[in-house]
Parts: sequence; structure tokens; C-alpha cells
Amino acid sequence: MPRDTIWTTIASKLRDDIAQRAYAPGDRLPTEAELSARFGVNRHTVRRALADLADAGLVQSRRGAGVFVMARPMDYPLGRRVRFHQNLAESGRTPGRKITRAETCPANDAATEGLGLPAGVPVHVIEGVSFADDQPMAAFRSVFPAGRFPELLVALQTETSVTAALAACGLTDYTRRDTRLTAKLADPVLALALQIRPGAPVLRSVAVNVDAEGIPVEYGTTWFAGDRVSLTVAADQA
Amino acid sequence: MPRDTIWTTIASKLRDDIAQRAYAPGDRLPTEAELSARFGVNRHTVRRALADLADAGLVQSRRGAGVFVMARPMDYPLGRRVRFHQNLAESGRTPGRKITRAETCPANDAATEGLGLPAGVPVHVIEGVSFADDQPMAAFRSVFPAGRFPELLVALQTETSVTAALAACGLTDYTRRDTRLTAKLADPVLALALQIRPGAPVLRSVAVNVDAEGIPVEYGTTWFAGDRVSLTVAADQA
DNA sequence: AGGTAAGTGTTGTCTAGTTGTATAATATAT
DNA sequence: ATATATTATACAACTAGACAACACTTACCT
Repeated sequence: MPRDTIWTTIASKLRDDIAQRAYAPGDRLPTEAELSARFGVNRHTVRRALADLADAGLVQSRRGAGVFVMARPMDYPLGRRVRFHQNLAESGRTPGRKITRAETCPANDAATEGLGLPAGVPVHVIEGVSFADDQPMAAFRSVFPAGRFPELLVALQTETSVTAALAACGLTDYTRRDTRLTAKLADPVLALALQIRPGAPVLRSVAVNVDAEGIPVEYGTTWFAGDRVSLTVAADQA
Repeated sequence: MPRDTIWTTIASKLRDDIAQRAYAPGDRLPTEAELSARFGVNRHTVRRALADLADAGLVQSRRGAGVFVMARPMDYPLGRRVRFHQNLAESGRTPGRKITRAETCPANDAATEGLGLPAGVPVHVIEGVSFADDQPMAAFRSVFPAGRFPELLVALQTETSVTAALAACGLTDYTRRDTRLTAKLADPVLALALQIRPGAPVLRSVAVNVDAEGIPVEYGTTWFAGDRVSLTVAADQA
């Protein structure tokens, strides 16, 4: 854990510059030589700072070309209608999704409680990772009542988003009923999925989505990479 | 406090060497390892002596680089016509300048107010550090109206001083209209530029320079290293 | 036009040297 | 006995320089 080293102050200065859009996403940073001259330090010290930014996913370096600012930390509005893909597309980024598990099994306690189902009823369990510009943003596990959406697993293979898959199963609209947020540390498995360091901060969101009649349709848990996502509370959240 | 410790004799020997100009201002002392070998003592003992000299402001050490002899504090007259390079040359020191940033961008609030320009007008922003005998004396940020000096950034690359660059752009003379002085503490980035400790005292001067007609031509902020510069108010200041 | 070679600039990596810091052991004086 | 000064060792952080690997640009040749 670095405390007051030179490279940490340089890294935080560069973080500021990127946050202030002095260097916009896609831009090339000044060369390592220029930065080392600007800060009056050796190039290796600058490289240490840049490595820190690269570690956090803020920049990416290409040998022979330069160091480039990656997409900025994503603003993720916490409203009644959170649509990951739509949200991403609006901010001009390429959404992606990788499903690592999709099966139907008897509901466990947490899921039954969240969905208001009797114990042991079959549910679809879906796990995966969401990407923005090929960078993992969040890992998720969603539980759906299998009885209501018998063809959901099939639909998910063809559709690009959960929203679309649910629509294919006859659910045209749903809203978020409640959300619980907790700060956690990434365990090794989660760290691997999100491509962050084990022990890095993670925001865990546990939410229940309901249809227009208020009947629960999804019990979802999402782990956001703390460095890459900032959750914002929309005004209509109330 | 004991007078006859080993490190005190070493310190006084080094003091002598510096006073005799055996090590001139700006020079690097022999490494701690060399000194400890020369005096036949442990490196820590030499370090204790060097710490004493550093306390007295005679030397300054840079990790990884060495221990350097400091120059004596410089008198900086605060008059109507402050010319850094000229002032330095007169006192027999080698002036230097390093520009760390030179770009043209829309004026912010402070600059527009200082220069009396409408908001958003393009200005040249120049940041850098001034040296005397290879020691950083002051960090500066100057803002010039880009419309009046379109070729200033080019001129600065060839000319050695701001005065000369402005002359190349057609401004033969200018004077200081007003100056505001504040005592501040060095933030980490500034400390890096001036090679002082973060939190060390710094004198900040905010000044506006005007041409013969009284039209503002420069809005400049300068941060002086408090330990190395003392500002003097000249008689013609009024 | 198009392909190739040369040249320049940038990041990646390696080796070596220097100061900063922490810990512990030993001698010496009061 | 108890500080204090000095020695001893080890590692971390930073500097310095050199060279390799790679990207991009330009000039040149066919």
C-alpha cells in the first residue's frame, strides 16, 4: 500500500486531469518523456504512475504509439428503470455481455424471499459479466421465476439484452422495486471476472424488479467494479 | 548536545569545503558511500552530518540522484519592471527556464478578469519553472491574449526569456500594474516542481502586466520557493 | 499507384547506482 | 543501568542510461 510516494502524487494529478477532461477519452497522453520533464522526475517514476492508472483501467499504453485515455468511469443511474445496454449505448460505448451460467434449479431461500415464491419452486439462474468497450463493468446473477418465463434461457441466447429476452417472453415493461447497496471487497473469483485486483472495492447491488402489477419478476445481484462505475441517484428515484 | 561527536566534525569539514567553493552551488557532493569511505565511518554517520547541513539549508538531497549544494537565498526586487533573467544575471547567477506546458485554450474566469477580456476568448497558457544555478526558484503560469500575440508560443521556443519573446511579437516594453502576494503551502504537485517538501512555505504572486498604453498583456501567477527567494520592495514601487 | 525501405519517435525492459527508512546490534559515556 | 552514538544489514524508492520492440511517417523506387 503506497502512502506518500512521488508516483502516487503524479498518478493522482493525472487522475484529476483525466477527470477534468483535460485529457478526454481516446486522447493520447503526453509521452512519458514529456511527463517526466513536466513533473521533474525520472521516466521510470512516471511509468510507475501510468502503470497505476492502467491498473485501474483509466489508460492503456501501446508500445511505439503512446498512452491513451480509456473510457471514463461510467455513470450508472440508479433509477426505477435501469437498462444497462440502453444506458451504455446512449453514452456512446459498446455494450457487451458474457453469460457464464444459465440453468434452471430449485429456488434457495434468498431468491424465494426476494421473488415471493414458495421454497423449491424452479427458477432460472443466470450469471455473467457486462462489458463496456470490452472492459468488464459488472458481474451479475439474476434469478427469474421459471414458471412465468419457461423460454427465457432460450431467448437469452438470441437476444442481446435481458430486457429484450424478457420482452420475448411476454414481459414488456418492468421497474425496480427496491435496491440495497453495499460496499464489498472483491474475492478472487469475482476479481477474475471483473479483471481487477483481489481486494479491490466493489459495489454490490441487490435489487428486485417487478412488473406493472407489482409482481416480482427478477431477483438480481450485481457487483460493480468500483473504479469503473459510479452510481448516480436519479431525481425520479424518490 | 555533544560537540565532539564524529558527525559534527564531518559536518564542519563539509561546511568548510562548501565555503571554500570546493563544492560550488549546484554541484553534487560525493555519494554517501564515498563520503563514508573517505571519513572511515558508517554511512549513517555521514547521513547525520548531511542532515545537519540540510537543516541549515546548505545542501539538499534528492533520492536516487545525490546531495546537491544549495545556492544562497536570492533577493528578488518587486518593482515596476521585474525581469527575472536580467535580475539573475546581474547577481552573477545562471538563469534557466523550463516550460512544462504551452497551449492555447479559451480563457477562464480569473484570466478574463485579469486581462479584461470577454469570456472564452483564446489565450496562451504557459507554465514552467525558473531556475537559478540549476535550482528551481519559482514556478509560474502566465496567460497572454492570443489575439494580440499570435506567434508567442513559437517565439518562446527560440527566445530565452519571456521579455524577449514578447519583444519578438512586437511588444517592446511593459510594466507591472499591480501585484497581490499571498503565503501558501506547497501542494504535492507544486512541491515536485520546486523540489521542496509538500507543505513547505511558498509565496504566491499574482500580477498583471500592461503595455505603455495601460492595456493588460499578461496575467501571471508565480509561486516562489520561500526558502530560496526573498522578495524586496524597490523604492520606485510607490 | 503501390509497395518497400529507411528514419524517427514511443513504449518496454534491463542493469546499475543513489538516497530514504526500518530494524537490530554494539560500543561508550554519564 | 541507561541513554546516546555508532555500526551493520536489508530493503524500498528514485535516478540514470542504454537498448530492444513496435508504431507511424516519409521518401524512394519500380
